[in-house]
Amino acid sequence: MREVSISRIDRQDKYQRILRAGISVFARRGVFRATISEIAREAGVADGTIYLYFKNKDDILARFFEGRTEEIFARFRKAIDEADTARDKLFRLISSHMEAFQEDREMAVVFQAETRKIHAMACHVNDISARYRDLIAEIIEDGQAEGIIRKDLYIALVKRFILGAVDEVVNTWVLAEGKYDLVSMAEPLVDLFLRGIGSASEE
Amino acid sequence: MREVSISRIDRQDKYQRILRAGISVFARRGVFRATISEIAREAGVADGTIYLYFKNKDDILARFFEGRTEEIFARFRKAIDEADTARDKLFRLISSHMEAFQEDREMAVVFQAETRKIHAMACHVNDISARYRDLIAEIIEDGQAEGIIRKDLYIALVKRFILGAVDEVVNTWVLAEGKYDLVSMAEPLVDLFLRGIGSASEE
Amino acid sequence: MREVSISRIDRQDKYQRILRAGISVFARRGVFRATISEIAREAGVADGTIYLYFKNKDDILARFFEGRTEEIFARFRKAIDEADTARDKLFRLISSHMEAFQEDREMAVVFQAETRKIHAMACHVNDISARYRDLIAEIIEDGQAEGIIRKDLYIALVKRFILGAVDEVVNTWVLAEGKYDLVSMAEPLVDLFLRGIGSASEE
Amino acid sequence: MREVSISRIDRQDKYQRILRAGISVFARRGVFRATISEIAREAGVADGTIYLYFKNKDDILARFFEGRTEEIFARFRKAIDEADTARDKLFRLISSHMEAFQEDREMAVVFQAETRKIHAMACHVNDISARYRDLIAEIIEDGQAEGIIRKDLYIALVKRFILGAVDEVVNTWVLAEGKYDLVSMAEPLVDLFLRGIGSASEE
DNA sequence: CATGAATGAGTGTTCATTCAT
DNA sequence: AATGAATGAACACTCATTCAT
Repeated sequence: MREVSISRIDRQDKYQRILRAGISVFARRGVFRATISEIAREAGVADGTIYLYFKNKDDILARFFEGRTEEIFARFRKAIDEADTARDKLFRLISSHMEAFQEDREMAVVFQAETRKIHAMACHVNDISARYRDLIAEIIEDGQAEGIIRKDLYIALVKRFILGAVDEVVNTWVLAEGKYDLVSMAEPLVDLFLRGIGSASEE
Repeated sequence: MREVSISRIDRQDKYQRILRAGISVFARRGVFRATISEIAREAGVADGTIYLYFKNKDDILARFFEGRTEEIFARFRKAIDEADTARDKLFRLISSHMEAFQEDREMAVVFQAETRKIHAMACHVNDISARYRDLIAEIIEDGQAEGIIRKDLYIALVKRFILGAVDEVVNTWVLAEGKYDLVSMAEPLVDLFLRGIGSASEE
Repeated sequence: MREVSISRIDRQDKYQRILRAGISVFARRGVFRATISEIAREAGVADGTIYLYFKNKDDILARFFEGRTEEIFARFRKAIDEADTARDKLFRLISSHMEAFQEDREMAVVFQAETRKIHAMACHVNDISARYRDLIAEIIEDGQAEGIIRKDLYIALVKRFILGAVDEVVNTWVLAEGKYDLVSMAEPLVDLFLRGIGSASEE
Repeated sequence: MREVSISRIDRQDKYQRILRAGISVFARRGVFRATISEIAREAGVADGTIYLYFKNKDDILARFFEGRTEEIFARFRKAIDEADTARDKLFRLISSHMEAFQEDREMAVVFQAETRKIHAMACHVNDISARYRDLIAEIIEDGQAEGIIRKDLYIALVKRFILGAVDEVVNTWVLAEGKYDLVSMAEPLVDLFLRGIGSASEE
């Protein structure tokens, strides 16, 4: 019993170490330029050991996002459900997003950089974006029911509008090497989403 | 004299053919998976010839965007200058952007997909983004002077907000393999930028 | 005493299981492509366990044939000794041989076809053999027309009979490292093909 | 013209050198144990060069036999066509075969090795074969004592003659995946051994 | 200028073998 | 004795880059 437990912890530990080392190297070098040897070195295991835990190099990336996705979307869900108004929901979604990326900068770097390509990833990333857009759509609908969001919206476009803006703000933060507080961007961004940049008189 | 002239035309032609072939292959395979041989084949030149015109693989990409950047920003400039109001300037900037990408889908694919990583590219893309954001800032200022744009804006954020949204809409179009008209997204997007998604009553 | 006995049975059992699993995997994959892991899995033991019973992968093969050889040659001996005439002895030897191989097809596959597998070659070698047999068949027919070859022949068998004999003579020469003149074997071999080994009086 | 010619000769030369080096290394180490590096070294080219001429390692083998097969079968054809009687045809076919193999021993080694089992099993198979041949020899002697077997036999050859034929028949059965009864081949085979394929009148 | 054959460093992946438990 | 996780050497194959012609 004891041994099994230790063994499992060992396995888990090694799995996690490889995962972490992988993301770290991916962040530093890019997925393509990263080598198994470097990941192994950073994880403190032999090259071959990686293949006991992962199918191949891409699998490290895929599994990482697989794991994180659930965790992060659970946070998003919770954040949204704790809010009363659609405005607050939107704010909390975006805040959570920024928090999560700020907490794990290596993940953020890899996500922002690799997300638009990599065939192995493609499906996962698309899933992630799609799920994110679903949350936005849900909030929009709530807001429309509440009457705080316009009803004459092309939802498909609005989803991209919001996702794109948030994504770009995160990306800028990543490229700036995280030297300022990302989460503080959430509030002014939500304001822009709701009120736009036009002055009230504009109509 | 005559021969020099022809020779220059030849050079130019070969240079352009390699550039075009490069982007075509980059769009198809991704920058990393693209090989010099495939680009050479598609350009109708020998592998070694590429090194007479370009430093290396990444250089093809860099030079391509270097060239297109000037051309495209000239279009942007012209589009903006032809407009009277800030709103129209913004609309024309975004329309031109979408038109340019719609006209050259291969460029769009490469730009959207490869832009965020590639350390070699990074600087160029950053330049492009920075110049784009400068245009936005300029329009914002004009709009504020005109009184149609709010004065209580965090400009740095607004620039990302607009660039990010446009970029995401373009990206969606690229991933959808260009099956719909991208430019028609410009008008509703500008409306979102100016009025936001909030209902008038929200204040 | 009791435990030792059980332990011995256990050992024997495990040893046999590995042996059997080895041959099974060798038959399926070929000796080179077979992996220790697959043999271990099929034997229901751990990879490392195999090394408690065998020196290495090749040793499994060697020990298997070591064991079977004694057993099969005992059968051959018995078969021969039970026969009265040389003709019957020969018949019984060959019958026993065929029976033994027919009974244990995996062994037969490993023994006969081990290397025939190599994918690149497989088809070519088979083609070559087939073409060679065609030539033989053609000659047989000519000979039958000429009246110098018996008409009561099972041609498919005769083709193998001749090809096999020639092939074995060549093979022996190869293994002997070519230390004698191979071509001088042709004439006596043809004589054997035509007249057989039986004395004229035999009928 | 001159240059093209030289270039072609160069190409041909390098192709042939790699082919030859390949067969040489295959003969020495066996196809599986042969490495591209060793072949390249022996051919005096870089590893990568091999891939300019061949698809992969196996392709070297395949192309070699592709080339030789036509050449050798042309010889066979010629040998047969030059003969008047079926006996002579058979003799010349077999002689040509042996000549061809004797002329190119490396080819013979590779062909026999890939076709039969020289490498992995070598020593054991040799032992087994030797013991089998001993049994045959014993039977031959008995038969000679009985007077049913000719006394003018080159025993060493007869042993190969019988073993080879039986082996080939078994082998055919194995490759046919055992879909017919092997043992029923024993009787007609013994008949061939004793009487040969010649008609009685032939003497 | 142009070529394209040649190079060889570099990488992902496999697997026989070991050894701490 | 048995395990099976860990190891790391080995190898086929790719491809950017060079350079003799």
